[in-house]
Amino acid sequence: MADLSAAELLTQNYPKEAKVAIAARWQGQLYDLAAQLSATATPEPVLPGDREALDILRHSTAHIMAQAVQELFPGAKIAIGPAIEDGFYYDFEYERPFTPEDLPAIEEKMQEIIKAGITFNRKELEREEAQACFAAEPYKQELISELEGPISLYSQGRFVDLCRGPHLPDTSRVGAFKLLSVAGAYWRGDENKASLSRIYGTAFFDRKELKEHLRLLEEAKRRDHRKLGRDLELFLFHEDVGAGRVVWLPRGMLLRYLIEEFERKEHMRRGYYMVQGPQILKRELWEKSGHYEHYRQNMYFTEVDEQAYGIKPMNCLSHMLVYKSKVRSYRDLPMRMFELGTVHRHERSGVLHGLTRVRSFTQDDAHILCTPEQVADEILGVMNFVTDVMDVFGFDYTLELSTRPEKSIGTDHDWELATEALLNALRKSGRAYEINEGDGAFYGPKIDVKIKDALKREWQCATIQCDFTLPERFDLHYTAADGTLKRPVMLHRVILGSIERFIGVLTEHYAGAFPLWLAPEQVRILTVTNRADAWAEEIKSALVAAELRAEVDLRNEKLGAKVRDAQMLKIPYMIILGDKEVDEKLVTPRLRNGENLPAMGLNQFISRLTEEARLRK
RNA sequence: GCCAACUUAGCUCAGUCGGUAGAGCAGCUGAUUCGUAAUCAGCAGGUCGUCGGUUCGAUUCCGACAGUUGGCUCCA
Repeated sequence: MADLSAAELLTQNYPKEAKVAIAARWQGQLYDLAAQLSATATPEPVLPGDREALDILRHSTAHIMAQAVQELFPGAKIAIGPAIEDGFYYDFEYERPFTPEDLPAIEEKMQEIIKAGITFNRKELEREEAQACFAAEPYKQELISELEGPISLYSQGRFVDLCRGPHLPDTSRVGAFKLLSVAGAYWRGDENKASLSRIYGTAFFDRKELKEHLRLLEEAKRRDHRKLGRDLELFLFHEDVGAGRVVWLPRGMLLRYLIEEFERKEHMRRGYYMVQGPQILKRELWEKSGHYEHYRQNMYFTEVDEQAYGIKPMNCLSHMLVYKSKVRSYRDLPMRMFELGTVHRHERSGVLHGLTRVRSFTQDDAHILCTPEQVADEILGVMNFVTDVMDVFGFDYTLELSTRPEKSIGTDHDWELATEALLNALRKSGRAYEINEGDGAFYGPKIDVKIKDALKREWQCATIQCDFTLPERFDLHYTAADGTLKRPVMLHRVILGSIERFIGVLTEHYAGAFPLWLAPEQVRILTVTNRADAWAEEIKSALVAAELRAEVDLRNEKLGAKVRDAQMLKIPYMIILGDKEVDEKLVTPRLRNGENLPAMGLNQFISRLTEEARLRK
C-alpha cells in the first residue's frame, strides 16, 4: 500500500514527454522536479496543450465531477469516466437521468472542490480489499473482478475511484472547465446492459484555451449544414416524406448536379463505363448474393403479383449482370462500371443526422472486375482518383484498413488474399494508414478514406472494398490468354461515398460559401435605382449566354438591403449598377468578402469568371 | 432500436400556473428611386406536430405515434 505523491507520480509509469510537460505545468510547486527531469531528459517537449498532460487534467476533472455528483445526488452510482478527444465524460446510474438543468449546480460544487485544492492520493489494494472498498458501487465491483494483481485507487477527500491514474497533484490544478451536455449511454456500450446517464464536459489548463474551444463549438454550430441547408435554400426534410429522406430545393439540386457532372466526366476520363440498374430487384437475387442473409435487417422489401422484391441497398447486383451480359476475355479486363446509384437502407431511427446519415442516398458507386494480377494496380488507381478529387475540393484525408468482421461470407483463403491486396496497395501508396480489426464489410475487407473538414472533424467518404465472393456466387469468369476460364476479382469503390453526405460535409467545409464553380448562383446584379434595370438585364443575358449562373435583383429596395440579401446567400459576385455604370457601360463587382473590384468592361468580367470557374478553386 | 430533451405562422422565437395565442423577419399591397449587411406604413398568415385519454372546457395535464436534437450502438 503506498501513497503516491505528485512528485513520485512524475517518476512513474508514463511517457517521459508527458512528465516533462506536466512538470512544466506545475512548475510553481514542482520547480525542482521539473528542473531535475529537464536535466536528465530532453527539455524540448515542454509544450502547452501536450496531449498526455491534457488527458490527465481532463480525467482528473472527471473524478471531480463524479465527486460533485455524488455529493449532490446521494445514491448515484459511478460507472466510468475517461478523458476523450475534446474533453471527458462520466457515466452514472441514478434514480432519474440528469438534465441540462442539473449542470450549473454540479459545476458550482466542482468549483468548490477545485478551490479546496484537495490532494489526489494513490493507493494500491489487493482485490478483496478493493471489492470491500466499493461495496456500494456495482459497476466498480464488476471492473475489479476482471482486474489482475494489486488494484490502484485514487482518492480526493472522501471520494474514492478505481483508477489506473495518473492524476493531477491536487484539485486546484484544474484551470478551466465546463460541463457541456447530458446523454444516455449503456454500461460498456452494450444496449442490452444497464442504461446510464452520461455527463460530458471539457477542461483545459487555462481559460483562454477553454474559450477558444467553446468558440470552435460555436463556429461548428454556425457552419452546421442543417442550418445552412435551410438558410441557403439547398434542401429540406419533411415529416410527411419520412425520416432520413432528402427533398432537394432548386439551389441544392443545382449544386448536386454540378458535383455529379464533375464526377461523370472524371469517371469517363479514367476508363469507366456508365451503367444503370433498377431500384428494385427480385428477392431471389438478393438471396443469391448473400445480402438477404446478411443485410436483410437494413433492407426494404415489397411484393407485387406474388413476387417478392428487395429495394436495393447497394448497386453491385445489376453490375454483376452487366458483366455477365456477354462472354468476357482477359482483354476486356479491367472492366470498370460506374453508376450514380440511389440506394435505400433502413438505418435505425436514432442514427439519422441531416445529410450525413440518411436512409435514401446516392453513391458514386463503381465496380471493377479484373484479374488477380491487376488488383494492386486497380486499387492504386482508385487511390489516385481519390487524391485528385479530394484536392479539387480541398480536403485532406487519412486511410484505414478494415479487416474481416465476425459476420461474413467467403473462405479464409479469399479473405487473406483480399486483405493482402489492400495492404500492398496501402504500402505502395506511401501514405500512413491505420488498421481497424473486424470492421470490414460482410463480403470483404476495405480501405476507408476519412476526410477532414475545416473544423478538423473526420467523415468517412471514399471506400475501396475487395471482394472474391460475389464473382463466385454469380459464377463470373473470363477467358484467360491460355484459353482457360478464370474467376475475376471484384472491387467495390466509391469516391465521394454518398453524394448527400458529401454535400453536407462540403457545406460545412466551405461554411456555405461555395467556390465559384459550385455556387448555385454565381453572380447577382443589384440595381441602385430602376434607371439601371435595362443594363442589368443586358448583363444577365450576356452572363447566361457565357454559361454563368446569374440573377438580377430589380426590387424596389435600397442597395443596402439587396447587398445584405445576396450576402446572406453567400453569392460569390455581386454587380452594383448605379447611374455611373449605366452611363459608362461598366460593371463594378463586389466580392462576398466585402471587397470591391475596380470597374471593368462586361467582357473582361466574363473572362475573369470563366477562368475562375474553370480552375475550380 | 435504446436513453434523454424538444415540436407554437414559411423562418427565429415569446406566451398560456387548463378558459382556443403574440413579436421580428419573410410574404402581399401602397408610398419611397434612396450607392455597398435590413426605407416606411398597412394587410394577411396559426384547428399551438398527429391521434386518443382526463376534464364543463386541453395548445397547456396524461398516453401512443410521427418528426427533430444530443448521446449510445451501427454505418456511406
